[in-house]
Amino acid sequence: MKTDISASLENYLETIAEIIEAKGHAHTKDIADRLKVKMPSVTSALQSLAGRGLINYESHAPVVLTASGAETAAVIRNRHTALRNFFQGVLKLDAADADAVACRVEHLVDERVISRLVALACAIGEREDAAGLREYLDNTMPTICTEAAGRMLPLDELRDGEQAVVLRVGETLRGVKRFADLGIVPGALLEMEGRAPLGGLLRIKLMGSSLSIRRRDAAHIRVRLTG
Amino acid sequence: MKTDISASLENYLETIAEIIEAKGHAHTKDIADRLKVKMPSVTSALQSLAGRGLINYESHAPVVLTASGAETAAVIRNRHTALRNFFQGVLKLDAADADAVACRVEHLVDERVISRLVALACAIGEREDAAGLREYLDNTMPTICTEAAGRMLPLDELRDGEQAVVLRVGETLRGVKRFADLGIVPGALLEMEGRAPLGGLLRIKLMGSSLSIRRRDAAHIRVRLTG
DNA sequence: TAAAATCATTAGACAAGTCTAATATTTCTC
DNA sequence: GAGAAATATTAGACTTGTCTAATGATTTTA
Repeated sequence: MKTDISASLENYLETIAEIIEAKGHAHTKDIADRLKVKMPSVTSALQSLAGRGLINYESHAPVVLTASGAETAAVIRNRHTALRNFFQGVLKLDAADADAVACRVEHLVDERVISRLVALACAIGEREDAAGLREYLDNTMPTICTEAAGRMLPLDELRDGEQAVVLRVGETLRGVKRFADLGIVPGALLEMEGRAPLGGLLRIKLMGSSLSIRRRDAAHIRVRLTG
Repeated sequence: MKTDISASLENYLETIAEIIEAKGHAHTKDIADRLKVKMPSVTSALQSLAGRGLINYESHAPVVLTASGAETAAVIRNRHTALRNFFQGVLKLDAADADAVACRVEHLVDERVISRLVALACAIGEREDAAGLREYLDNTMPTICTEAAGRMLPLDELRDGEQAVVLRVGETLRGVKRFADLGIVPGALLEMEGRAPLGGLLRIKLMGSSLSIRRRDAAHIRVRLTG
């Protein structure tokens, strides 16, 4: 799974995922237009991605993402979104600029930086007083995603009784805030209490109290196992 | 002066400037060791930099930065420092990581983003209440370094009576805070009142009141002319 | 359904940036 | 100052990612 992939190929993969999502299928020309390159460049990128098992590709047939490709694309798009939200929501760049900068930077920063930027955006949006914000940054940032850290997984995959630290929450500033209202912010410690038999709701313990959360929402919360 | 330079060459130039500053002269081997590349790579980079007029280079002689090269290096190092401070001071990465991330990102972000990150770091460090911080971000960020903007220049080059917006302040969080105590933060409007004949002090007007500042310090404050 | 238009791929050139191996230069040491 | 060691450069290969020009495939249209 150590798909070590260049910035350029990351960009192709991300674009392909976006086009497929928008139109159902990605053609060479669409990709070329979107990335402002010529078609032969796309063809050779596709061959390269296929060689790495990230897409299924046959001549003249539409591109399909493999499972691994879809996963990689999701990670990249998550980084992109988090960065764009930061540049737009916090640094107040306009949408186009924020997107452009995110697109350049997304291939060079790791999950740790992303988590912390999200945490920062969230904290700035939520904190009552700036002294508290500073203290929050001092205390929380160092605990988010330390070193190699345990594997990251979505909250809904946590098993009963397991404890975890919240790493990343949602994909939009709006989503982040919604979760923050429940106390689910990057850095928070929580424990899975159990799940309803028919799958709709999860019950988690957070700072002493219990709360329920929809499984579908929980899938957007990334946590790391502790202890 | 449109020295359009690749990320790789920017890195070489930056490293050369650092080595010269630290040891007085930069040898091929020092550069190679620092950048973890082999010596022939350095040689060809040097030839390339020389071709662009950024360094003076003759075989087997120590590298010397040209005026234009020194200026470019200073810009890059300023970006690097600002980013490192942000990653370390705000996101609380450890020093080595902050430096590494800064080194990757510094070639991809423009002055606007840098200004805003500095402004953010400064604001987080100084604001009394978080509501005020949000308001500050809303009001200030959009005014910093809009679009192509006028030329940026150091505060000490402002002529009497000229007005300007502060873009970037100092190079360290410490420096930023010192200036912030005087009200000199990115986004602030100021006017040059005059300078002492023998050069030591500058007098500037800021938010109604006057204050004096050492010319040497003023050189570390970047402003953009308004109106 | 045949010609035209569009789309896609192959072939081959080119630039940037790295490397290894070989050669040249400078510096150190006795 | 001559040989050894360290440093620097050249030559040439290789990779990645782009391009143009030419060819092949598919779709549209008359």
